Amino acid sequence: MANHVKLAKGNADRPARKRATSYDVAELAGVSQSAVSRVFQAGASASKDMRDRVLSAANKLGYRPNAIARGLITQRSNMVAVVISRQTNLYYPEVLVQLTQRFSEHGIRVLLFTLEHERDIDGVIEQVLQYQVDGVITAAILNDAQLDTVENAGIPVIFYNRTLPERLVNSVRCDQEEGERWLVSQLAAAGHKRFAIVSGPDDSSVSMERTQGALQKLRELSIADVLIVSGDYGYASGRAAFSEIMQRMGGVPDAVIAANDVMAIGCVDEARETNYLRVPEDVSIVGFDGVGPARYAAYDLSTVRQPVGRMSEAAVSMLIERIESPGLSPEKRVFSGDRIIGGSALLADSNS
Amino acid sequence: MANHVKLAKGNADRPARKRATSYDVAELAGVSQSAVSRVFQAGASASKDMRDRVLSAANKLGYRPNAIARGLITQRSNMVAVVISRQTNLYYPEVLVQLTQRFSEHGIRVLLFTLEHERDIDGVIEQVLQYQVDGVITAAILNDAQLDTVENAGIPVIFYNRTLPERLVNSVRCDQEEGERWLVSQLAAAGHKRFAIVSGPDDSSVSMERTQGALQKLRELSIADVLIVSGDYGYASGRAAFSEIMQRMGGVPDAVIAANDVMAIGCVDEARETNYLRVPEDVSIVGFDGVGPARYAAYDLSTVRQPVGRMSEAAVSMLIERIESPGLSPEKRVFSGDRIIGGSALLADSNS
DNA sequence: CTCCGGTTTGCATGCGAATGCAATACTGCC
DNA sequence: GGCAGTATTGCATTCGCATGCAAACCGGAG
Repeated sequence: MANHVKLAKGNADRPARKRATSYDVAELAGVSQSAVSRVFQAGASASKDMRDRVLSAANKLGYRPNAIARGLITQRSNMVAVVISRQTNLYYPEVLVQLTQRFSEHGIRVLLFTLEHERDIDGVIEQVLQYQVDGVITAAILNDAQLDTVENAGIPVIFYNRTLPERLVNSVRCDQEEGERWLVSQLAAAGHKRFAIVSGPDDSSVSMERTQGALQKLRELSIADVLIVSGDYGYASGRAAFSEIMQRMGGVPDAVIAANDVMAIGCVDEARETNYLRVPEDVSIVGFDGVGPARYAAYDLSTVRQPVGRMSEAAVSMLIERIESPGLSPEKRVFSGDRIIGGSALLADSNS
Repeated sequence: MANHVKLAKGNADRPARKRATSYDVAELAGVSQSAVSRVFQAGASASKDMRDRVLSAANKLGYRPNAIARGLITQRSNMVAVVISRQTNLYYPEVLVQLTQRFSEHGIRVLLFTLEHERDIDGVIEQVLQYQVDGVITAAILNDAQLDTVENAGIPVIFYNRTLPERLVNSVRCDQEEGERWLVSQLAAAGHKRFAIVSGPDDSSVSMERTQGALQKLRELSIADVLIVSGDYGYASGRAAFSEIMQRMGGVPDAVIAANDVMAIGCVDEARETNYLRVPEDVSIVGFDGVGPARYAAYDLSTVRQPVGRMSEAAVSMLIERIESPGLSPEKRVFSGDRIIGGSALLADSNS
């Protein structure tokens, strides 16, 4: 009871008590400010005696080094910016978690910037630069001018699942094209002839790569007549896309290649619920990503899974290397996706 | 071609060219440093002439105010910490996106901290304090000492979907209990008698509240004999849980109440695939959250959706208010979930 | 032409910590 | 005990920007 009253008062009239600084600690411990600073650094020289006195004083005052002030003098904020679109985080929440955790193991914090759409980057660049981050990981494309701006500020950039083919940049990505080519070849080898593709949003370079990869392989196999309808990566758009396919093809396609798993799931549902089709007997459907729901028994998608763990690890280590050695030459790392054979499509290897 | 060579050289031997400061701009523009500072502030006084000269000089040098230095002098970093567990982000990626976007509209950046498990908070608190954030939103529980530490530093804290009943804290949450009580009453009114509950991980307070809410209502309805099995919020654990229920009950339950949608989906799949049961004719299954997959046609869960949009908006505005008026008294905001009647369960209102 | 009120501008200082340099303390060795 | 050599410590300065204060400036009224 007494305790409760105390808390109430404490909260009400304690107006953000001033935080202790290294000078306060120095004074209480009877040493200089530099001494305090040294105690809170890794390889600094300090006698056992001083260390003890300083730490005890710091403890008494609740002192913590001010990372902002430290960043100002050392020219290292120990923060990196992660730029990600809402889309990307919705479909791969894992990416953000992994990046943050891995950076945190290296004493680096993540300043997060989310974009409603990938093209909303403009203002974000300014923000990123103002905050003096040590590096940037972006899952959104920058144009030449934007990239110049960041590079001129001496900040290393890693592109995540994006790349600028015309330019020397660092990037980590999953080989979308290779994955699609595999899916197509498997579908074709299983005897499918009439194909439809459900693409993603126009401003998604990932969707472009996937669609192009699939189309190209289809062309190589002399399957020219392919219907492409577009979606927005969402479930509803997958259902709408399948329905549009049925209508525009005037019948059931042999195989539908969706630009991501969620739309593939939408296609499966629309095929079954609205059109009373069996999957995969009447129509084969494949996706991309290997997200959680792709493995749900009701769908069991054939898909290609992005190796998110290895990709995020690569991105983090590449960025840290470049923060520590600014001169390092650019590198592009491309990971193959994991090929997943599920029950949503008849593939050549289905019985293997 | 020439362009390409230029870029290559530029990248290789330009070692993080020193960033322009307000002094550099001042010199080039022939004004004082304070003048530059004022031009880059909102309500500062500066003549049109000076403003033009400064901006043009700044532009020429690629100058941007250093947010770190600014934070040091103004005692406001314009950064807030968001602390979230991997679990939470996996199941509600939307939360993080919404928080970040809303803060960004107010000129506030998000410093992200992710926890592998909710209990890993300890070290994170230190980090948060070192970075001089202006406020904290946490989707992980703090104990008394940890909360004291943060509050003593004068940093306002908002709990997201967590709360400390014994203490005056700010919180925003969804009424888990109310939601569960509704689900239970609906299930009971539909005539279900044999209930099983699939709980979430032990360290999830949200799961606790949901389980307790359901149990309590069941008890009120004099349904005492309820089997509780535990899961980890994941799909596989939902399947395992259903299988365990079948075994331990020695038959089919009338209704299964899962602590979240993903486990509910796991239960549905296990019921259908392994036990050849019909949902909802043979067994009713309900979840909680209202995540995307809950609406997939194959599942069509009856569930309670968290109003993430309103919750995150509330959290952001509460935090900003408290940053700007440190004395404000604590507030707890509780939102009711949206009741979703799907086809995964026979509910009293199913035909309404 | 002078004086007054208001606006612009510059000067000087401070935010909190890191660090080169010099001063001091300590160590082992002869 | 004295000395070279090393480990500690303090002093003073610096990072980049914001801001109180006073000086300079502007325009209009008298």
